[in-house]
Amino acid sequence: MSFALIDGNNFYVSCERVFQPRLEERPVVVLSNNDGCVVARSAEVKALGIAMGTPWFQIRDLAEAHGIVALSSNYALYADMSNRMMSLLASFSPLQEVYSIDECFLDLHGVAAEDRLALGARMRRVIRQYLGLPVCVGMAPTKTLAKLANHLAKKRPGYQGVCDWARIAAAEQDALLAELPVQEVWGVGGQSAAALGKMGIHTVQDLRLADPAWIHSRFNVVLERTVRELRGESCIALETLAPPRQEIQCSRSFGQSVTTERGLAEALTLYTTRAAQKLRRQRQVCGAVRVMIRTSPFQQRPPPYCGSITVPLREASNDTLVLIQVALRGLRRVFRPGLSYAKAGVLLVDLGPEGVIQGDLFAMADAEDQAGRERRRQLMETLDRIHGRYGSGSINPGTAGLRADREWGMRRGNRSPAYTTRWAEIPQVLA
DNA sequence: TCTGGGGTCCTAGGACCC
DNA sequence: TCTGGGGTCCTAGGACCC
Repeated sequence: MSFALIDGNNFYVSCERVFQPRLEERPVVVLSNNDGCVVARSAEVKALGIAMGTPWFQIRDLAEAHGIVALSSNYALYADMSNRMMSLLASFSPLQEVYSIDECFLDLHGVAAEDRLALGARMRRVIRQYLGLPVCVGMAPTKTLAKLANHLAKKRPGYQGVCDWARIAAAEQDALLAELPVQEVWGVGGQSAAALGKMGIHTVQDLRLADPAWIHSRFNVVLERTVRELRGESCIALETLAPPRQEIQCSRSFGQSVTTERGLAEALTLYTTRAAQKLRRQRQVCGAVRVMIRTSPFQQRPPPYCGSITVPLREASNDTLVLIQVALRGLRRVFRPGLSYAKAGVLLVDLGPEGVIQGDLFAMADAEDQAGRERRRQLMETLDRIHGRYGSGSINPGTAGLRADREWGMRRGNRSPAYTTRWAEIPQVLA
């Protein structure tokens, strides 16, 4: 068993640099929606000690002092670059798991041990040459160790971007793991790290030496698997085809707070529209809609409010208009007047495949009913085609309100063009 | 003034049943 | 004084990931 993990370096920043070479060697951050938090940092920014997830307003002065370039996130660009990177990497192995927008696992069995480093170096060369993106490669007998090897490949220049765990002598492996805080391991977050620390487990090596059964009893089966994986026992298989989604979410923080039920209804209408589109694209239906609205959790008074409710459907559906109705019914139940809302969201749950719809026991399944259903299906198809052609949001249900009236739209002060996915924004070569 | 979004999995606890 | 036991299903919440 052998896995490779290929992971983009500072992925979003690197994507931006491909099209703006002047950003090379300069400190760059990419911000989340509403220009809220730092979600990607160039090496120069990491060196300044700015942590992932830092709110932008907290470091604005520091950023100015160091000439940090801050970009709004441009997901259309990152997703397109990601797709290109994944198809290039797919050519290196018959089995690939796309794990996130900037990383994938490859199955390496069949590749001779002595050929692996060269293979990793070739992957790096190809991605750099075709896309201009820097990546690092970690290889190991388990996915957890491959993640660790990737971490080493990134942090230690000696590896030149490719680290094959299996080629490291046992004593050196021990020494490396003893230097890494336990939180560096895939699957160990802050909470578990704190709890482990109290039990004297501080480094990855400490965790590796712990008894898996004991870890299971004090924590859970997930952490037990992590321990086994650290010991070289592969417990987490490669998932080459993505399992069907179990829920679909669409939520956003508002550019400025919303106080009216009407404003929330507009936002939820749009979010439901998007979620329903995703649902149909995956040929699924949902059995219930969960609606969530909340005030800012950072505000002291009035105390934060988070209202959410799950509204079941009488009959599973992926019809945008049906789902909007249900979502707005939920909103009516959780809305409290007099509050400043900071965020709203829709979660489609209880998903199942389209076509095996559990009929409504009390509905008359007569011919007229069938015909009505068919007309609605065609309406949704038309809606999807219009969105495909003119962009999502080009046509909306009335409750979405008019764009000009929206008080809650996103702030995105500094977004770069969609260089690779919109004709009008493709870069032009100046002679 | 200003703090992301979209997922998964696991566990605990309550309701309910026999 | 003393109030069963074991199973399933559902939901909410926590932890984690990128």
